[in-house]
Amino acid sequence: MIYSRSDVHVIQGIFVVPYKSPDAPLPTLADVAEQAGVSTATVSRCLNSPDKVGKSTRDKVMSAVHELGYSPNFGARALAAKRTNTIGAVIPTMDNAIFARGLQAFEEALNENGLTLLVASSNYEPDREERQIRTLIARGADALLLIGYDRDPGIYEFLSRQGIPTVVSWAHDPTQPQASVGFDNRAASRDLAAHVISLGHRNIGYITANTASNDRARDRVRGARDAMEQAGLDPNGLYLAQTRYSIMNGAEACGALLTKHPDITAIMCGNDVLAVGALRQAQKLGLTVPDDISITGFDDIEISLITEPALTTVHVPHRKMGHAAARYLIDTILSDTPPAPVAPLTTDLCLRGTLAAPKSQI
Amino acid sequence: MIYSRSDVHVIQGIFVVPYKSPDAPLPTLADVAEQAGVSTATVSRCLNSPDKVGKSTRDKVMSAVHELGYSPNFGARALAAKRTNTIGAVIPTMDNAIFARGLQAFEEALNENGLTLLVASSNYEPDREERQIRTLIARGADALLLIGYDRDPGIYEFLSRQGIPTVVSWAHDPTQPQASVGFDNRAASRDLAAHVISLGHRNIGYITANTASNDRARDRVRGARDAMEQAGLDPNGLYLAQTRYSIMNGAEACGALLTKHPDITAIMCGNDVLAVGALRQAQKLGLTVPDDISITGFDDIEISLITEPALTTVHVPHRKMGHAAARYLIDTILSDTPPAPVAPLTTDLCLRGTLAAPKSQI
DNA sequence: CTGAAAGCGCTAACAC
DNA sequence: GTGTTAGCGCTTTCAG
Repeated sequence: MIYSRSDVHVIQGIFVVPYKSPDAPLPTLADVAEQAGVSTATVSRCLNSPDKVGKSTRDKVMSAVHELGYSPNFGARALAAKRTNTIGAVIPTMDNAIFARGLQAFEEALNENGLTLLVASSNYEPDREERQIRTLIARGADALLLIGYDRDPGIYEFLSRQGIPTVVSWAHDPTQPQASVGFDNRAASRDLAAHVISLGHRNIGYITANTASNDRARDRVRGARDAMEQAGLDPNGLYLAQTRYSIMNGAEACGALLTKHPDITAIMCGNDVLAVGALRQAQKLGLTVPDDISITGFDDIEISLITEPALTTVHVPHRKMGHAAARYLIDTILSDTPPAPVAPLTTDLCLRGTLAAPKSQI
Repeated sequence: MIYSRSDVHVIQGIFVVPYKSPDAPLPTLADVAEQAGVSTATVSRCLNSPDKVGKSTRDKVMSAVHELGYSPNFGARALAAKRTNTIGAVIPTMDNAIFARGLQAFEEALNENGLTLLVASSNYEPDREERQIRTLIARGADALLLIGYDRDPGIYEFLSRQGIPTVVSWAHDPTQPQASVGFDNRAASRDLAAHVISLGHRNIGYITANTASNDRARDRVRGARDAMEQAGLDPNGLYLAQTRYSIMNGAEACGALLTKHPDITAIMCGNDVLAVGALRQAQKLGLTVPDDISITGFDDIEISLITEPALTTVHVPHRKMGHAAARYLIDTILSDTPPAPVAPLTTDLCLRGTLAAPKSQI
């Protein structure tokens, strides 16, 4: 859409004043009330429960609202109503496709129900996460979405004392009291690892993000170890490399792993971003994937389909999860009885080109 | 509220209090004041301008704050102070690396200055963008970051009447009155296209996102046409395919373009996401890149380095831009004289493996 | 169905 | 330096 200069003067039949006057304060409820010739209480009712107001007064009020371009002041409303129709979410980082898709779905579901999403990021730092949680609460978030379980129990306590419904996502652990909408990272990782082992791999590397205060990363490593153990292998034989989340880090870790353990025939990665880096590095080192070395990821983000070969990974239903998490919080807010626990979402193995049986050793 | 031991679940040796009691209200300023034996005004001063308060009372107050775990109520503060220390941003989508990195930098810079970021997304829909802008203002955003210039002039008008400092980013056009921190999409695209043409390409395809209400996309197409014109070619000879932003869309558009115009030797893409899809599709069709066909992108997001061959693209200094945009808004808020306009940021051609001269026609 | 009035928690004059 | 106090704009009893 291109707007020409002449559009500026009249918009929808209303004259608009060009650039000026820093202080034409926003109209208030009282302004609307005066204009409509009713009390502020009536205007408030019109906006919040229109059915409790007579049709004729409602019409008067609504047209006053439009004429004045009134929009309720959020702070005042929050202060008086102790409710904000806002849901907060603290995610580790925005700069990662892992969270983007699920969060987008979460927001869409909230919007459909008249709720607004407030996002904050912790950069994977527990202290920062706690600050962000408190900030969101002070801002009046009616409920919270958090990623994973790992955090100071004092936070859960604080939240429960404030009566803030909270849901943990991207993870699911039935032994935890905290409500969650997620999936079993450990089991999913175990299944993938079991498949890798069944193909004949015995010397396996694992590239993981920092597992401190990150249950998802930890459970994925554990799952891989579980599979080794179940296959009668020594779970400590899993060669671990810990790094940060980025393609470059994955590449570096892959290089380090292969240098230190040249006998590795498969590298599993804690997520697809790391896996893409590892894949790239392996190919740079002149290895053929999957003939010389197999690579696996986790998450099934869009990038995993475009590598050559395509990445074997675990599909996580991110959008479904975001949607379900929103649904859960909405239900919690609307009814006073807490909704039934949500069953863990299922993940699927995506067997693609980067995984194959190891070349038989000479 | 005191919890008895039996209320508590033990998790990993740590006590956790279960969900309950919706009403243990947060401590207020008055509570802190009472606890510290001072007035609410003093507590307020301690928090907002500590230097205006005696050291001994300050200590008393601060320890009361900590004991009570006090955190100021955002709504009340906004209502009384008419300031929120919050900057709003409306971006087209969170689910796209193009905005993620710059926005992350924007947020970091804001945080360093005690400001909080409030993000909303428009899904590239003008109506939705307008609603989001109004919502952010009603929430008391002190300033706004918007992407690109294209929007109803009434919005700029509204913003200016409210005295809300606004900066446009991801684009720069000196002919527009609106302050911006960005780069010249058209010139950058022209430079890349000029290089493509100089290599000998004459039949060029261009995959773009929807150009309606998206000046960045439009300017990138224009830039390509500019280059053709300057090279003495017919600018309308640029084969255009318009689609949405995703890898898959890029792939489809590439397929369609090649089917319709088999003589194409180079496909330029409006961004790296589309380019990655196009590259993948070209390779799937059995073409060798860049020997059979060249592909270029725009943005230089992380993904562009990991394709094989690596993607030729335009590097956009996203982090620098996010940081500069934050700086601009901070300066605007702090001083009453508007800061000097920010010069457009420079972009760089990244010549990598997906671009080469066309095979000489037989 | 509608109005009057009492706050919600905080800041910012204005006194002292 | 510190206290008093009047709102900020809205919701919500409680009357009528």
